[in-house]
Amino acid sequence: MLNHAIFNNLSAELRAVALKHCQVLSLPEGQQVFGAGDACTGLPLVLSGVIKVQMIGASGNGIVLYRMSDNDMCTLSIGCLMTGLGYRAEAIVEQSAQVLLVPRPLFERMMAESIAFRHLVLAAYGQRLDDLMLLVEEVAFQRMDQRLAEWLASRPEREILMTHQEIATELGTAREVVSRLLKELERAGKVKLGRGKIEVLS
Amino acid sequence: MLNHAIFNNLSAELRAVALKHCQVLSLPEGQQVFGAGDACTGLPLVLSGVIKVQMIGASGNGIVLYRMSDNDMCTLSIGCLMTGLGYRAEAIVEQSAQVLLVPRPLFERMMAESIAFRHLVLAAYGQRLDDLMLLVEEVAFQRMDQRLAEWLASRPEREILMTHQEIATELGTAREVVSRLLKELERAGKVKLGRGKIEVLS
DNA sequence: CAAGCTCAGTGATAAAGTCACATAACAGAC
DNA sequence: GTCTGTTATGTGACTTTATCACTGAGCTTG
Repeated sequence: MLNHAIFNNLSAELRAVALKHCQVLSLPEGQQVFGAGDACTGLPLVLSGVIKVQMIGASGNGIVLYRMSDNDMCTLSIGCLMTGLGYRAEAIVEQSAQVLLVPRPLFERMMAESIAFRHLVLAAYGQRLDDLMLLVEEVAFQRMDQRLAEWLASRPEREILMTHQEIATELGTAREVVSRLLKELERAGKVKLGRGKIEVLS
Repeated sequence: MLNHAIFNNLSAELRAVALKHCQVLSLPEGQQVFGAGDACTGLPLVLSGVIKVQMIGASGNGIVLYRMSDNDMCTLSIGCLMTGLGYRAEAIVEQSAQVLLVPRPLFERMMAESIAFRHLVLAAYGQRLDDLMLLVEEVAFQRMDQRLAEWLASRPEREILMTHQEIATELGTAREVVSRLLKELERAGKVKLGRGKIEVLS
């Protein structure tokens, strides 16, 4: 159960307390972990799977902010936990995940007693800040055709099974823009398009 | 010297250590605190003044990410301090500032021994994450005319003494865009423009 | 196979970004 | 003062991106 990196470096006592007070959640793909405005019930540590965090704008368009996978933690929750305010974004399970929910008192205690835990928290925060700064730069200054090309190149699969709408949310743009850019790539012979799938050729 | 909120809640011992190991910097307006790629020498706690953090994109256009003022701290530095990597953004003094530079060993000790310090660090991180998420949403989904209008409205002064280029960096757009939008506002009778200044009428 | 749904394609138009260059306002030097 | 160099702003032309409105194509389910 406690197979998160953090528990390798925890005292036996803390580990025992954690076992007693933490709750393990098994979340199926597609499940919403939390939505915008929700209150926070504890700090989620991701044991396995992939969870994406995204915002939905007023226009209905959305953008993926970052992803969490094994040994990661949800820094967004720390803020909500400390301030009592609701989440500003929503989290969706992308690959079925196991999540350990650490209640606030235990979080405080682990922060006080474990240097490894403190380092993990700071590392997670630093990573998120970095992710978001990179994202701001991309959204503000990079061209869409290049961002799409880079996104396609970053995928390991040859056949990407996603709708244009999903890709648009990935990049924070409109579906039509993705459709048009993909069509151009198809005309240029770089991809082959099908309903709900993109075959990367080059 | 130690007139940062954090020192009100620190043990006498830690305070003494801080006095011994911290360095106070007096930074004049316009001074660069750190630039992109610079290494981090310690955690800056802002005692007074205002410091802005911004990124400059490849095209030369920039965007202001957030600001720090008294009792704030530079969370960006924590990441650099822990990983040893260089800064991704740059920081510029906007109003002459006093900054206390906490060396890494002391930072670690304060994190271990002071719950108040831990809370301050988490609060600062939470705030920054929030700032950046809001910024991503604005940049990705809001119209420029509205963002400019809101920015103008958020200013307390009637006479804003800034160039169009500076405002463009504030919003993460191009100078021409700001010039044109301001000209429209002038034609609509909302502002009066001069060289290096904008008089807000409505 | 027909109805209903989701997904993709596309024209028209508006907003924003880019490039190139013209003016305009100011700051010193003389 | 006037001349000159520098910085700031204005604007046309064009490209890219976003938005709106609608069409049609491909699944799926009765």
